[in-house]
Amino acid sequence: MLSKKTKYGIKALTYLARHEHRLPVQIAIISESENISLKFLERILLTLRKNGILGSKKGKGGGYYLLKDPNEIQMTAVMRILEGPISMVPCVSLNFYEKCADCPDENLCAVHILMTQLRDSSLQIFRNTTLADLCGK
Amino acid sequence: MLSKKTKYGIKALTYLARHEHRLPVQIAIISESENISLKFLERILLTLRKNGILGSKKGKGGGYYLLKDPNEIQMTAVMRILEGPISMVPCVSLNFYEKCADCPDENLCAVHILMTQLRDSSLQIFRNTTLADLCGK
DNA sequence: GCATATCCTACTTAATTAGTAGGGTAATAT
DNA sequence: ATATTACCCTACTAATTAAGTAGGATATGC
Repeated sequence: MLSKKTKYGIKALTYLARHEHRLPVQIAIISESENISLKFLERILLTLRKNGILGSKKGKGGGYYLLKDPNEIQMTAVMRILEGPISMVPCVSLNFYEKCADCPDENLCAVHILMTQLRDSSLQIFRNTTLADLCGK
Repeated sequence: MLSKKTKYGIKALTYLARHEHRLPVQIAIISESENISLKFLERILLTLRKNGILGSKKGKGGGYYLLKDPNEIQMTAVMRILEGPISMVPCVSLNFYEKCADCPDENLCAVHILMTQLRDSSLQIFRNTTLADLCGK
């Protein structure tokens, strides 16, 4: 299952992408229009900022804004930040590889073979999809 | 993340597929060769039996065996039984569809669009992969 | 009728998810 | 300057799921 965190994060990002002016938007505005708990969204946007997707401005007239053009934001980045590794098992992860303790030979492991294929097809989807593709532009 | 339940289930199935004689194999045998907790495996094999993948025989000389040929067992079935729906959100599930309470229009929802693509590519992988493909035959 | 091996229910423990509470800090308008 | 705005940050909590355990019931074959 996709976590609410990721779901809300993607929704917030598309909200920002649809408002092309690029002026800071307050958390409260996004929270209301997308039906997301304010405090939870606060945390989500914070992690997106810490990972270079969003910028922020404090004080009156402040809020969050996209740092890059929507068509330059790949979903691979967003998914990795919010949901974690693309791979469903560590032994096929490109960025977070870890050997299975119980598995003597990866090349003969059915799970490894299947999950490698799945990772490849998922990666292709996430790489070829940008934020711009998701907000009907 | 893939649950251990699914991981162990797939490993057990490939174990059975590699022994083509089609005689019942005891849980304890599979448990030992694949490094899986006996009692946990017991439950996993039971659900696979209840869902028409495995057959079983009690008493001496008993155990579990495949009901179909490995090349007739699609991974879609195995994944749905052990891991649940292929889709990461209910609103794109073919078999377990559920509308999002917070989402006014699915066709405009970024999460819906992205997860539909992901579901399609995952389905293609799981449908085109059979147990036979995973045990090097 | 005894040994064997699956069947089944109920419980437990740990980790993760989805938040909430409550205040701190920086920027801005006036 | 100072009040206000709005992000920043830590810590806590409740609910759910995952991963297994315990212990016995039931069916089978010799």
